[in-house]
Amino acid sequence: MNELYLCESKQIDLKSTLDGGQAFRWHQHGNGFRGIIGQFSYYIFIKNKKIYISSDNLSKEKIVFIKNYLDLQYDLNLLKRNFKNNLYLSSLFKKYFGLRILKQDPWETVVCFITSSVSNISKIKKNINDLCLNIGDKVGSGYYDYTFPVPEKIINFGEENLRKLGFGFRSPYIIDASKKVINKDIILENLFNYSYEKSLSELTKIKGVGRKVADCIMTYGFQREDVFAVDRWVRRGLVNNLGYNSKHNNDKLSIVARNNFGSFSSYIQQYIFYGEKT
DNA sequence: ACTCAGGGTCGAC
DNA sequence: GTCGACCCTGAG
Repeated sequence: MNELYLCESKQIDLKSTLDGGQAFRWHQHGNGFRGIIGQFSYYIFIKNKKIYISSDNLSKEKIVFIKNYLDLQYDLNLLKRNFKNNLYLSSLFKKYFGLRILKQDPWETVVCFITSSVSNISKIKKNINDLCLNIGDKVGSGYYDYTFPVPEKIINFGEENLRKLGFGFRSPYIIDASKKVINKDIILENLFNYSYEKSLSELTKIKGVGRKVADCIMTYGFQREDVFAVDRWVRRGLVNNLGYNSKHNNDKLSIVARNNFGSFSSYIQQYIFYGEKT
């Protein structure tokens, strides 16, 4: 177990980024967060206004990987400058500066955002962590140190057990997603090369995945920056603070906002979501 | 004990 | 496009 320097603390806000509703397996511990990425557990923390990471066998390659996962190369100041004339967005960027979009595992985001439907962050976290505790592989000494289960494990676990864990009506949807991935009805890796529209039509083949959930999967699992996921919170921000038409449904708002903000869409959506929810 | 709402989507009309 | 149903859980 060794620890290495990542960046200055002002470069990233750990709480809003790791525990603000885009990822569900980071847990506060002391001055930082513990969590699993892939097969390894990490502790990311602040000390003397610097961010460090500790893990087993930290190598240069792992540091490069983590910096990419945290999206540290993204230029938040450019984002801020681009919308300096928009009072609402400016206040969000100032207030929550350091919030970044994580580059998570595609499969994990599929399951997490199916689970997110009409739920809340604390319940999503409970569901997802219960799933990992039950059928993930133990990879560390910490309570939550389990991997995210592959589709085969979830199928084997079954719908009834998902219901017992509290996934409710989302249980058959998660089974359907697992089956479609195993059967190659949908090949997730291919989405990295698809257009937005093509990715959307692929993802919505999965039961329980509509435009909103698909948008979240594309944003957090496929690193797309030109996606504007609209939920009840983002809707409030768009309608109440940016003058969007309240008669539009969320799908329409998503399309309009995406056209307006282009490749800034995902980050703007993230700041609006966090600002409206907080 | 009871109501309400939380990062929606599905199927029927 | 609209509408009720779908599961569960914590808060008031």
